[in-house]
Amino acid sequence: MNASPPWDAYAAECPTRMVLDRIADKWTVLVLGLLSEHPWRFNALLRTIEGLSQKVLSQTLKRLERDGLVSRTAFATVPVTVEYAITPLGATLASSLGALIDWSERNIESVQAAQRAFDARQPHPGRAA
Amino acid sequence: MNASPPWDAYAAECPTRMVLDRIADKWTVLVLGLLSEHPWRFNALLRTIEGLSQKVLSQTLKRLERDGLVSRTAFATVPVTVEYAITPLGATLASSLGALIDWSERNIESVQAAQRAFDARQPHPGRAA
DNA sequence: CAGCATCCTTGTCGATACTG
DNA sequence: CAGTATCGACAAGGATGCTG
Repeated sequence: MNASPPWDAYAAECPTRMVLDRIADKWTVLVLGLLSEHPWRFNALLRTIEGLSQKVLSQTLKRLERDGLVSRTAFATVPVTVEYAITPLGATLASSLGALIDWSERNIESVQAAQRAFDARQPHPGRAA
Repeated sequence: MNASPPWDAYAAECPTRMVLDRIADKWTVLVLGLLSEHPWRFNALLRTIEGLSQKVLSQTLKRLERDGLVSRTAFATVPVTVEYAITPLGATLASSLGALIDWSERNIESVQAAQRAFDARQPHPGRAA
């Protein structure tokens, strides 16, 4: 409807901040990265995203569902089966988040090299005598 | 050098995680969003990114500098002038991060609508009697 | 101007145990 | 299987005061 929305992520009170805070999150990026491929079950996500605790996955999924980025479908099997899938809205974000994963994997070595160079220049106190 | 690197952000011990954790950060996104336009001074960043404290800005910039995404240049004026600029490496990331800001500003209304719908379905205890 | 050092509050997260 | 509830450890973050 409007070409340039009144929203400004640099304004403190802007609700955009809340959204940015949620999507610019490590776990969100990884979860949506998987869900953009196909629907996943809760425990499958938990096993695939190493280091992610079940509590945090639960919170993350609930927030993503509330924000309309992910849908949750429960099947009345025994035991119950729950499937998480990305929504159309979430799909519009997935490629941008996927770019972050790609960038990390492709540039990790450059970053590590920069860190070594920086640490060599700036030996911080507490390390080495 | 290698088309498909061995790095996997879904592995717990992968250093990619560290990088992802840093770039998937609200403040990093906002800071790099500004620096991608032109170099900025410390206090200018502080004033422009509302709600960002000086301590956190300082930490964020230092990490970005260490990771090779941002350069810091001090001019021996009185008082001292410091300029932060994006590096070539950082520039390769800036567009992806900028996409997150754009997405937030363009889809905030959809997200808010989803939240209202969700909250109407799932009235959580503690609110309303 | 461009920070650093400190205190202290708050939220986040992992571990554990239990439920439908 | 798919979670919820609770506890405790920890770290991020705000506020304040000081320095080159």
